[in-house]
Amino acid sequence: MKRAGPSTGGRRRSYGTAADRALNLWVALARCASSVSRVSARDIHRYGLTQAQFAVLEVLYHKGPLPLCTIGAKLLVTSGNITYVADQLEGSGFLRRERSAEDRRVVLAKLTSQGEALLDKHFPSHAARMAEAARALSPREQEALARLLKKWGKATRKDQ
Amino acid sequence: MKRAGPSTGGRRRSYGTAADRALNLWVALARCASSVSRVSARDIHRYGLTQAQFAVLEVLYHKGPLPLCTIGAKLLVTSGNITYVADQLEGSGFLRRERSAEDRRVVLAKLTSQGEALLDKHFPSHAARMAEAARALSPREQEALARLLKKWGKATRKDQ
DNA sequence: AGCGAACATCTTGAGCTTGAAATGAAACGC
DNA sequence: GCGTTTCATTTCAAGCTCAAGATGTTCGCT
Repeated sequence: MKRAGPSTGGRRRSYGTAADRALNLWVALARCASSVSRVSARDIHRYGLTQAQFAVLEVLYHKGPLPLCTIGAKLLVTSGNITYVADQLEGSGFLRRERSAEDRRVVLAKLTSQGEALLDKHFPSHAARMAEAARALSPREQEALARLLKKWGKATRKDQ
Repeated sequence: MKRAGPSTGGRRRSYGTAADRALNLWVALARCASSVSRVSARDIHRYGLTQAQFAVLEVLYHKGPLPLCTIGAKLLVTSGNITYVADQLEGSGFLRRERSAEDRRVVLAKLTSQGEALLDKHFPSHAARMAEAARALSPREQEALARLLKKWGKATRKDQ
């Protein structure tokens, strides 16, 4: 780490101000997301879960039973991935599948009492950990940041 | 998709305003990063590269030859991953390794002329694609967003 | 009713990323 | 000088994610 010589000649290329601004923004987004993700993941690993597993449990904890495809849409992951994670969580006894009566294509995921207990126990401390990580920004800054992220994210999903 | 019943009873739990704000922010960050990453990845795949490969080439393209560990630090990925990606790029002839004379632990990665040509050809259009994706935000908003992301990212990396 | 399009889930195979341990090299302290 | 610590890279195994295709279900149209 920290081996970039001072005069190692980074050719500064420019692609127009709009492109340079966008590239700078994208790098900032990717690096920030990676860093915060690491904080989150480290915390979650202490509960014996992966980030993906925790994310699925968390959605069910706060929204109630949901079809697998809805979970996938919320988490922006593929159907195959949700199947994989749901298998794990079902195997661990935190979740159970239930085929929907109205639409038999659909499988609903429900937290078991064990899954609910797990989140009762660990979610508050996880929330506290994330709040601590966010303290680097003022409440005002956090709100501004969240607003811009949502705006960009939504637009990006819309036009493909 | 879009199967959440209207009264499926999402229990609204609160963990204090600071925690709720932080969780909301973290969800927005993760979703936005995922969406933008998808746009970037789709574009890069058309050049026959993965995002990780493109990221390594891009760093070398703009900064000149660098030790593998420096690349890893910039991209926030592990050393093993950089070795893996460098192997691929070396196999494809876009990059070559060169052991440093001053510090023989270090391996410098350099773009080959073929690698340089690849980026000469494709980087500008990739930059344009990312600029287009960023157009959902005004230049002022993009700058504000980048500033906040950098501030949060840096702080998050600092205190672990 | 019947057919084709769209959908939800699952399966499979391939690729990406990580963490931990191994190797070789430099730096530090005494 | 010599041993300890730190560092850069590599290797390896395990796990995560995706894309593409298969299966079973529903919807829309005629």
